[in-house]
Amino acid sequence: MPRNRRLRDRDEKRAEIVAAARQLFVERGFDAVPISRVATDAGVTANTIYWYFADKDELLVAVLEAVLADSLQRYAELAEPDLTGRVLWIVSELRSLRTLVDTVHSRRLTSEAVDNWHNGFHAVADEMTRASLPADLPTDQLDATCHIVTFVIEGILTHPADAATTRTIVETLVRSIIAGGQG
Amino acid sequence: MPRNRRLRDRDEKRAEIVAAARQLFVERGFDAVPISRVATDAGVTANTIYWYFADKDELLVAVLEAVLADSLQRYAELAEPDLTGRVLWIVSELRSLRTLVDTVHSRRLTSEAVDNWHNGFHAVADEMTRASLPADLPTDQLDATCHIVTFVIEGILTHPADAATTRTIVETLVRSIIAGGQG
DNA sequence: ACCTGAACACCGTTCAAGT
DNA sequence: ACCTGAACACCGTTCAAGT
Repeated sequence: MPRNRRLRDRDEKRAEIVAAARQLFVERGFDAVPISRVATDAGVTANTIYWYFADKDELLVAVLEAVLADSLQRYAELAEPDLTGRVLWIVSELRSLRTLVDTVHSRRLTSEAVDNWHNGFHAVADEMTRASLPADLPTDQLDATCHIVTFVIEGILTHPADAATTRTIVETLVRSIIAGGQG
Repeated sequence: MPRNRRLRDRDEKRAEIVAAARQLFVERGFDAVPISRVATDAGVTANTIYWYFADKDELLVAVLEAVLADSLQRYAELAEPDLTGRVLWIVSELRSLRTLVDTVHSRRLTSEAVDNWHNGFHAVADEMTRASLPADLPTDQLDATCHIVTFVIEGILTHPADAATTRTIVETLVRSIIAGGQG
């Protein structure tokens, strides 16, 4: 009982730190947010954060896990059979995470923790994409198409355009996939 | 004449700094290289670099310009009519610049100079891609296809895979574009 | 005009000391 | 176990002073 209490307290405190970091990282960008600012917003001292996280990158990973969990949940609740619609939904869902995407790609080069998260993320994303693609493709083409879909989504996120352009890109992508797959 | 001499000296010194920065940034990554290290390799003091560049990001832009100029020249000399071949050539040409690509996407969020270079780069890349695409597409689909090609190239660069996978991705992309364009 | 030594500001991280 | 105050190391940048 006291142990449970302790664990819960610890989890709550950790969650508060992650929540503060999440808002700040999304809004201002990872690099622009000192750990001292996260600490202030979470109501602790800067070094306290190092009791819960090994370094700033592990805090980033915790934020990414929280963000991804939320997005996956909303994606699971999505009633949208159309592939174009699904991709457009993902794009609008993740639009505000643009800086986070760039941060992951940048920090992954330095931090093993971020790199591991990134690899896991792409495994999940690939899985989801595969489930939405026509199943009659040969394996290597299916793999290739998954990658292409992922790359285009990432490209749209990190190189924002107006809604009409975005829609045309996604429509062209989906039409190409289907036409190409049947050729 | 003394003025010409001065200007040439200045350019040479500048070029030495850029050359040192280029090698270090490509090899170790922008974030991992202190400006003091660039200075050492270029044979000057750290603060001397600020006589030639406003800040570290402007030095990065100078490096990007040098790298791009070299790549454009080699691309111009490329005798390869096939679209798949051209894309694969670009991918192998830029493979070693992966960290630079991620750095640009990351710094662009903070530095206006990097953001400007990035915009200019995509304008050039779009132009080149357009010249390699079938000309019979409607304009907005042509734009969309250009973006897709760019996004896939960036994706391949920043998410390296083995040669066979890379080739299949590019082949699938090119086949999709052609099949989709004619559908 | 060009360059330097010395300093400033900021930040991630650590550590000895508290409860 | 959890948290803090104080300090360290590092780095981008500035500036007064030299030639």
